[in-house]
Amino acid sequence: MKNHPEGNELLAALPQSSHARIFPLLREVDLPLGKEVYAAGQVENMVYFPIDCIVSLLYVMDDGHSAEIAVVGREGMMGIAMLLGGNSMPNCAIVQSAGSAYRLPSTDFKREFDRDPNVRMSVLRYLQALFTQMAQTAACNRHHSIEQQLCRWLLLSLDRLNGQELTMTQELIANMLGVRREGVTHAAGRLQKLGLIRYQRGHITVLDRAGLERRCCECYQVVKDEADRLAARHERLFEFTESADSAA
Amino acid sequence: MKNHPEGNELLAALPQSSHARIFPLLREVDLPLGKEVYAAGQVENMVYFPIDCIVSLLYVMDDGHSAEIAVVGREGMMGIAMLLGGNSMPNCAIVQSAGSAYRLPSTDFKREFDRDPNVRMSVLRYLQALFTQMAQTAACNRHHSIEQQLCRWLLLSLDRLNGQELTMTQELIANMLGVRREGVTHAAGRLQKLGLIRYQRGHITVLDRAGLERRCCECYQVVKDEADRLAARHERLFEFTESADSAA
DNA sequence: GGATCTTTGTGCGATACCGCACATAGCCAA
DNA sequence: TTGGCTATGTGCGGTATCGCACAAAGATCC
Repeated sequence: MKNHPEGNELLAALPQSSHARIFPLLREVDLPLGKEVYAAGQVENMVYFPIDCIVSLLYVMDDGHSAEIAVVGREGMMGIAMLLGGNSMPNCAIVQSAGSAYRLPSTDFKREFDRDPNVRMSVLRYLQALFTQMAQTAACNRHHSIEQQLCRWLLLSLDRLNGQELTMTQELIANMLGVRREGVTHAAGRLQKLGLIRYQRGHITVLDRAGLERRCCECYQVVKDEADRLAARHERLFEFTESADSAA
Repeated sequence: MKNHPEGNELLAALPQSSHARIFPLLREVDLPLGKEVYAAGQVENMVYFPIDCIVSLLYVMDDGHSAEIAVVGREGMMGIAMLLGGNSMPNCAIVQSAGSAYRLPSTDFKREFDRDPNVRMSVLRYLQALFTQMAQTAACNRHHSIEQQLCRWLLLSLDRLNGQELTMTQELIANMLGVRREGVTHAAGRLQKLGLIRYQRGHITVLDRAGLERRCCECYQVVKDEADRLAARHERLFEFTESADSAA
């Protein structure tokens, strides 16, 4: 059912009719590593649909400590708050793996979101997956070791990439997980000794994905299963509504 | 702008026209302390609008450890997942303070949600507040001491109640915060010594609210401010759309 | 090739929290 | 009153993580 095999999965899964109105408005932009797509509290006016980049939603506290709230890749979108009636983002969004994304003015997308039930259904379904991810992240933050969290994080990132390698310093990972850099060094060292990953100055290669999954906490599977479940249901639904687009 | 001074704020803030279709469907139910309104993973078919109870959304892990994801009171609703295209809740929901709630079949409310832009706007706005709360909870879990989290938790609960007293054992609070009961005992003892609260076998009386706020982390204010901001904007919007209800 | 910067590795004391065991105290019911 | 239950208080050793300081190893640039 993918109308657009390339590109963002959320957009690609839309039926033709919805597609036709939204696609002309899209512009492809490059998102370099480390770019702050949204700053916390700033008024923003664009929504983004990642194509091959990964972006982390990060909460930064007064004392400078941070915590990752969720990860967004080609399966989703950024700027949800603008659809929900805010005009600013509560968290900041940082590019974690460089790549490109479609973007369009949030008011344009909000209009389609309001008028087109198919667009709405897609976005709401993604919202549900996002909720699941956030809840799991919160619980994982609370209860699991740095090593387990690192495994989860690597796996979630890997799912959103094509290859087996990510470009990412331990310092950045530490920021995402909200732990010390040394803690990441330690955990990564152990995974490396076990032959699960190879780490070399900002480049991580996953050697044994199944091993990572075994060493990981349950959190990864929960998030992945929910995302898969919603995506599958998504495609099934559109098989029947393809011609029944009832946009105002 | 409150059409229903009593009851749930999310419903009360709806314009008359939306109200008229939804209110006849509501039934008031009692929610006793400790009741599990939703079980994780179960298929559910009701949504709830708390009137004077407080319900915690809780994530319980395989090993039995738990973490609170969010708190819902008369400002919001439960069962969001059913509007977002799931038919089950990913987390469980536990009544933390007994009281009553309106409820109606989720399919009925989903129908109104889909057809009535005013209902939709209200719910989405609440979703935004919920996102903020979840993000803050995740970060707070990661970085703040038990004592700070306890302060936050007490304040959030207090905001959703009328009096200054909550009925709640330390054991339950520990479950919500995802920490040991002894940790809560310790923190509560200190707050008591400082004269901020009084604790007596399952009854907490807040003696010095301002003191709690001072001792708390920033997390409380952030959540509260966002909720207030959205609520205020909410009421303003309906001043203009009261007569422009464009439900299909 | 050498200086410099960034990234990663390591060690050490401090601390917050955990897990457990057990003591105390308020509440209730026989 | 007595006994039993539940809720709270306390102590102790273990552990994960923190914060800091500094060393080592790649990378980069002149």
